[in-house]
Amino acid sequence: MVTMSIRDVARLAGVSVGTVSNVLNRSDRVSAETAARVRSAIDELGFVPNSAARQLRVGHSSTLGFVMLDMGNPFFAEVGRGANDAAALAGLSVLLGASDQNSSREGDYLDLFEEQRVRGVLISPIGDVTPHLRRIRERGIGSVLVDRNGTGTGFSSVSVDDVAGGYAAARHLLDQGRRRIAYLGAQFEIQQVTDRLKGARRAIADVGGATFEVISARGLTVSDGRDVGKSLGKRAVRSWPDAIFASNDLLAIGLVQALILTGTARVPDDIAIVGYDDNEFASAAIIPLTTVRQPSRLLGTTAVQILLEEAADSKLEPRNVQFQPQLVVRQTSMVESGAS
Amino acid sequence: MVTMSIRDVARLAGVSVGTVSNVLNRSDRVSAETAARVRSAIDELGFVPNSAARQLRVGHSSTLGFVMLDMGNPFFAEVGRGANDAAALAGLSVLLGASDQNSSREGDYLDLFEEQRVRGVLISPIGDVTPHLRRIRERGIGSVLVDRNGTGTGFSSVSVDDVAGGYAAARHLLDQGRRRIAYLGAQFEIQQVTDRLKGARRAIADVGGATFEVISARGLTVSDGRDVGKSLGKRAVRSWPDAIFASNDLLAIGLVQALILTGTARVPDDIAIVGYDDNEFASAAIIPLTTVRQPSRLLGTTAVQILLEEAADSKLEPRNVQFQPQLVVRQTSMVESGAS
DNA sequence: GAAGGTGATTGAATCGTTTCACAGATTAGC
DNA sequence: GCTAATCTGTGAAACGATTCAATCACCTTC
Repeated sequence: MVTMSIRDVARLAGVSVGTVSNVLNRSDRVSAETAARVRSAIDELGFVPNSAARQLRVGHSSTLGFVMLDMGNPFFAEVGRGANDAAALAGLSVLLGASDQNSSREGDYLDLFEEQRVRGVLISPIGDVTPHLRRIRERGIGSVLVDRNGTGTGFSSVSVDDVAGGYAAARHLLDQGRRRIAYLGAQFEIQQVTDRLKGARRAIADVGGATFEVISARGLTVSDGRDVGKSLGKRAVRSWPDAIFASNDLLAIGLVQALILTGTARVPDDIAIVGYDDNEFASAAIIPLTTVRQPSRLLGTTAVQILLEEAADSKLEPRNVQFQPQLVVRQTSMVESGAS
Repeated sequence: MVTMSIRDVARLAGVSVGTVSNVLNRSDRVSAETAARVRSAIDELGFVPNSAARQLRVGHSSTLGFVMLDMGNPFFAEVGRGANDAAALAGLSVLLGASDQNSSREGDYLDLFEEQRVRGVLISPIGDVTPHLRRIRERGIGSVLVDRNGTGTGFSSVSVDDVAGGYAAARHLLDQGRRRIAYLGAQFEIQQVTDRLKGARRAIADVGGATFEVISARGLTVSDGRDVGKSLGKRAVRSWPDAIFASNDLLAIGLVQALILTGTARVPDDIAIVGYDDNEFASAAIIPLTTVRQPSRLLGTTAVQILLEEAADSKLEPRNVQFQPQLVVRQTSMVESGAS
């Protein structure tokens, strides 16, 4: 590995290393002609600064870490994009890690980020705020919870009001006249999953006269939803729910697909379905999916902004920004009135 | 920022810094009792090694960089997962950057990775192998092209035979009796897009007697596909193709959706559709999508393996691994015989 | 009991930057 | 023409790990 150092540049340009460094970082303190000479030496040697050395000296890196729950989920991909954009604006880059809902991987990534002395970490935590996370914060590394309300935890957070989203989804089903509601979830240790459930329960209680059940899927993917759809077919028809609120779009899409393709039930006639996220595929599903939209990109940019503000002034109180989700009604929940 | 160094640990444990380092890295060279003492000091102080310092000393980091074309695309998400898995096995982590089909961002990430002295870079390049990439490689940083055949470029690569995939897709449409074939693509500077086109052209030539046209979309997303579907509705019906091969699933899904929902055309009766990728949503689309499946995860793991092998033995010839894609026939291309 | 061997530990040099106190040279002010 | 102020540029001291030759302590062996 051929490696040029600032020293080589200095020698070639006939200046001291300090000057080269100044050209790189505080170009106002150096005369125009020396700067030019140094720059041409840099080009000639193909010098690229070693960020490890800089980092060692200044004490922290110029990256942010983001531990995301699931990188295959378009919702998080979009959050990541937002974070990236905001970070780039501040000259930072984002180191991405996918915990894939596995808490030991979550911990591994936090360790990694800590070793790298990242400028701050964004995390969509799997469950509770772990001791791991607390330690990172005590160390002085700013952290913002993403897609998770951190009120009371002492952490700043950027989230969407999942209880309200769950309420809106269930309420909509009830308003459509459905009375045997089911909530389809998985991995109930994930806060969002239980918050949406909580909202749904609240709506049921408010309206009254409806039954409610919780169905567990194995995971939160399309294929898990498909499995649930298939197994539903094996239950006695009269025990079926007449509406299912799924904790994300992927599950809902899989569910709808299984119901339709196996001819188990008509959607929405027999069973109405509502998803959550409004990802790119919700509107393109077998039957366009009624769902709850979240401002995903905004979540990412806001999280980074908060992180940077806190890094600039460490005495700031934690902020918990909560966005409101928006119900998007499409065809999986609307029986067309007027049609036969 | 409270920062403990190896020095603090050494003092507390009553040993030298060298010994602490040995405990961390070559634990066989240190007696069991000292090791224990050192470890408890580490715990007590909450010491976490500074990877910048290590990196500076050893000369390279323990991360790989991956510049991916589009992180919202589930295909790449899956490739990334594979890469992550393989890297984790070797004790490395992956720094992800999304070029989002923007070549200046691609360059920025390469710069960043170079400054970070990553152990190697994976890249799904937008277009040609850029000078940028060549420079990185001259510097001795291994690089593997992902989802791009690098034969003749001097770079190792891991790809899927897109020409064969394009051929299979078009051939399938022809075998179904379609004779007015269209290829729907966008961003033709992307190699995959043109390779699939090339394969399709070849199939048309082989079979003969069919017309062929190329339709351009704005981009490669679901909504771009939707736009094409809408504008197709404005063309004279007799000028329509009777089959469209889209350069990825997202486009195909959007296209199908627009055709169906606006009632423009029946799929597959009027127009048959084939996509590419077989992503999680293809089988869950409005009408399950005929598509070409790629071994995405395998692509990621193989790329990392090659990278590591090359890093271990720098005199290795570049290897260009090419996987074969697989046509997956679903309903967007099959008129059910026997039905009315 | 001297020589040699083995295993554990030490401490200084090193990696490539940034930073800062300082030195020369030039300009300005009076 | 002298002092002060302003610009440029210098060079050495960090930053926190790893590494390696050197040292030390303790056994064997003859």
